[in-house]
Amino acid sequence: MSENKVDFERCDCTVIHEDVVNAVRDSMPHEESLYDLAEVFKVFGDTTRIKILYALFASEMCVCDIAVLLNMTQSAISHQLRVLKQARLVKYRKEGKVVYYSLDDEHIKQIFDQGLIHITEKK
Amino acid sequence: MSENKVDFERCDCTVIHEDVVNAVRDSMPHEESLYDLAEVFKVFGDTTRIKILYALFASEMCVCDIAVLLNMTQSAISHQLRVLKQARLVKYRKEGKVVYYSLDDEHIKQIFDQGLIHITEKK
DNA sequence: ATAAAATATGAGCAAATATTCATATGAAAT
DNA sequence: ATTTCATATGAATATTTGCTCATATTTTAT
Repeated sequence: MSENKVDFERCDCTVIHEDVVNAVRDSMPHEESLYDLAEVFKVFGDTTRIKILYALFASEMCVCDIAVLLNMTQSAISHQLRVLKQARLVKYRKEGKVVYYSLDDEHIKQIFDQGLIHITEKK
Repeated sequence: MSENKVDFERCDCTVIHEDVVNAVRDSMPHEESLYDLAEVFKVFGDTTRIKILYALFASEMCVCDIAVLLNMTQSAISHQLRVLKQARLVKYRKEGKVVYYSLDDEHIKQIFDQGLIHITEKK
């Protein structure tokens, strides 16, 4: 049960349903979890990164191959791979000069599938 | 099978594995689907919107209540609700002056759950 | 009719982000 | 050793985006 007083400092409207607000407040996950969740989806929220991940569903690929495939600069791809690496969505192995990237998460496909279901249903 | 010639115009590197590139190219979903998918995740990729959606998991709420709950401006919430509305993630009903928002997609929770699994596993 | 309240919306601003460009790094080949 | 090639990275730029502020809209109450 919440004993928090409702905070009026920033909000510019009067509370209409204080009971609802308090009940919902208690049901919410912690701030940190919600932030982390948004961060994950932010990584998915870019066409280039989505394309890279879909490519890696099919096969591990080196940076150059991905650049050619997506018709983009090697640099642009490298930058995005860094984002994906930091999010631990891809991993890599080096073979001489060439760096091969591949997926590092079995849930990506499931997340994407749910997203696609949403899209196709709302058409 | 793809008969496309690899495009060198924008990419600045030589193709290393043309066979892989062509095979992956054939396996990729259409440009439009990938774009739409990124758009959906872009909507999820913001803390405020994630919070709003989590709040609506618990209960339908009016704009003012959400603003109080999240300690944000009514205007800010209204703007974000518009984004969620356009993505068909929320719906609303009017009751006099008050507009009640609620979830408009049964998959949201599943998408979030997959995202949370990813987070908790990588800790 | 007028005022008040809940919500929506457009313009402006600040912060975040994706790409480009130039260059650095590291490994193989000569 | 030097050159070449694949990749990484920092700085700069352009675009996008979330919020604020002011104001419009809509509905209820007086």
